[in-house]
Amino acid sequence: MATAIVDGAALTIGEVARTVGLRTSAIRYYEDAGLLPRAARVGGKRRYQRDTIDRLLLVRFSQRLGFSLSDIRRILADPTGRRRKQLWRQLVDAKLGEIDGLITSARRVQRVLRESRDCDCVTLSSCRLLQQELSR
Amino acid sequence: MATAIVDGAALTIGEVARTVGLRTSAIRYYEDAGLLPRAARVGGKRRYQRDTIDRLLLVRFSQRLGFSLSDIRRILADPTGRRRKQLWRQLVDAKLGEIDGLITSARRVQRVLRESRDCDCVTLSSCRLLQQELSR
DNA sequence: CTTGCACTTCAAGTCGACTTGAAGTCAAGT
DNA sequence: ACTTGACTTCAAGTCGACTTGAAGTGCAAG
Repeated sequence: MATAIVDGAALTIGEVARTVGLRTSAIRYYEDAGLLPRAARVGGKRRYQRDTIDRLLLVRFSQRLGFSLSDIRRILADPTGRRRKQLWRQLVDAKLGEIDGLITSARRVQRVLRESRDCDCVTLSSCRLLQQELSR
Repeated sequence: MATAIVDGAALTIGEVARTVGLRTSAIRYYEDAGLLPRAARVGGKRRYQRDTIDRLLLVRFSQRLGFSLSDIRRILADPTGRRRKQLWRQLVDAKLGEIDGLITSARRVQRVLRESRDCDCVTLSSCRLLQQELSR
């Protein structure tokens, strides 16, 4: 039973999709995009092992952390745990800096929004707040 | 000199673009998108009054605050100061809530990133942090 | 008169992460 | 045999805010 070893308990794309909460189209897209290895086919249809589910969950996890699919591909592509971790730290550090910046500018925006909310200018373009803000 | 009254000190699209720091293509796009009224033409070429500069600066200001062009169009389209301010407050409040949410989730992401940075898992998919995070 | 630049219009391209549509195939159930 | 539903492929569409390209026009200086 060579096949039993190879495709034991193999899942269809629909089952995988339901399990991880993705559309089947997204999973096919990930295959095209190189985030998943080309799936084995049985009668032309994709069959997946359980580890694909982990991989997809890892993809979603990383996405939630703000990584692009191409970042994620780089991480997944790296075979060795050592270099992979190195790469991961590098990406994480960059992302942390990015988020710091995002939060900082979001807070600035909040301040301006709160002031502008109750600004008493007659027209927006004659607003002193606006004049002030625009000169930065 | 009837024209002197109408187009006194009128600016070309290039001058306006340099003044506000936009590409001419963006200004044409804004006209198409209804953010600017159709500009007067002299010999087929657009001519602008100074107030267009204010309007464009207002557009950029609002963009910096996170508003989409269609939000901005709504604000600019509203003729009366009263309703306009009402609309502005409404949009500002919505945006403030949005940003609150953004900052909150950004901070959550930061926490996870910091933990994951020094996570000692051998493979990412066997990471306890990941397992924990995925169950949410 | 010609060069050259800034301008014109309109259509199409860009980016990322998918989704949608059309046309066809596979396998299970009735 | 037929239907149903899940699957297949490939191309094209989506969103927002523009940019780019091609082909042509207006006008001032040399």
